[in-house]
Amino acid sequence: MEFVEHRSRKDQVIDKAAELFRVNGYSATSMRDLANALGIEAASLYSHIRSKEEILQNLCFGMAEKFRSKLEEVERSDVSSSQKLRAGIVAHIHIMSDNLTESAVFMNEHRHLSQPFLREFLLLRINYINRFKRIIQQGIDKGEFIHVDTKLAVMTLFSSLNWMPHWYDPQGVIDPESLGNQLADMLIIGLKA
Amino acid sequence: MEFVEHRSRKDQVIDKAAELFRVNGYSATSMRDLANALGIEAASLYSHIRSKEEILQNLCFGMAEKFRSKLEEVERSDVSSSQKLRAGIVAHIHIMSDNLTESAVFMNEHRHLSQPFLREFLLLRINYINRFKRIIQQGIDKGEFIHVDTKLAVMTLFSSLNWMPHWYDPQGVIDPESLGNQLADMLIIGLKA
DNA sequence: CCTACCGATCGGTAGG
DNA sequence: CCTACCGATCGGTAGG
Repeated sequence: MEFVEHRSRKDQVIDKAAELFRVNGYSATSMRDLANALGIEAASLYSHIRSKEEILQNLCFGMAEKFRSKLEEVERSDVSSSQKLRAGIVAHIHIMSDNLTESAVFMNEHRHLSQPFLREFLLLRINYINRFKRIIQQGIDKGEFIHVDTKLAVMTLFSSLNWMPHWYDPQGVIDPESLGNQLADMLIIGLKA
Repeated sequence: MEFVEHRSRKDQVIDKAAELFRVNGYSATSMRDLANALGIEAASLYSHIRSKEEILQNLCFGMAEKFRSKLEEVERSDVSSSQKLRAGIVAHIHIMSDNLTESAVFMNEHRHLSQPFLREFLLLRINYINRFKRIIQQGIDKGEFIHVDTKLAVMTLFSSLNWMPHWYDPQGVIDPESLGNQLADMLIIGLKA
């Protein structure tokens, strides 16, 4: 929203923390590790953030909001269930590939949130999953999809999406759009010739 | 292999550690937490295990070996690619549901292994993934499967399998056999009516 | 399996 | 953003 790209020092701290959390995990990353990676003293971090966990909260809820708002857009579109499922998958992968490090933290480290943040986070996540589940259920009701177990279907989809930060290379040949479409194809039409 | 079910104290320590590692993560679980859960003093743990990491090594490599040996059996069978893929999936889910806690640790905590163990573990994992990849590739070569991206296909499968410890309830209505077959169906024939 | 203890490191604060 | 420092906790050892 600004003409000058201005990343606040707080954002820089959070970004660097995300990198370390991703590689070593939240608990195994110390504030001294983080300070060191930024070239400052550990105590200086606290002029930018209130606590170690505040960083994790920023990362987890920031990503949750990105995923949620995009999926809401998709839901509002008036298309077939296949198209809606496809659009939801593509949207998710787009956000993920734009924020690979944060996505990995979002997926793997949220359990280190304390209460009531953990509870809130899990509610957001179950809500997100249920939105996809509803899309699949609608497809079944309309006869567009076969009568699969929606829980298994949505968990298969969700785990595929969650695992992507582990192997997807945004510098590689395949763009988020194609990857999303290929995943959608595989889920919708299967492997069978 | 014994008539009397005899769980060594070491195994009890490892099992209890697996529970704590699963819930709180390896780094966030202290040896005092573990000792407390067993009703002994932290120092007493070291009569059974050499170090905290030795516990993790036992868990990770123990599970890796279970998965590997079962998949090798499946590979030796002379059946179609669909059937082989299906059998591999069912075998994986069987092992997982028999060792849910250990599977979760195997999946989420292996990164806390130090070198050279981490490297060795990752080699075992890539080998396991490649075995599934080969089954899919053979199916494509024989015209049994359509020409999908094998990397995407195998990653989708692998992430589904890995994520199961998060939601699969072995006390629930669906047994490992059925779950495996349903997942195989979904991947092979898709959702499309 | 215990008591007693080690040096290292943790997240964070006070005060500038 | 720094120096100086806090109490708590870490994985692990010595010696029984």
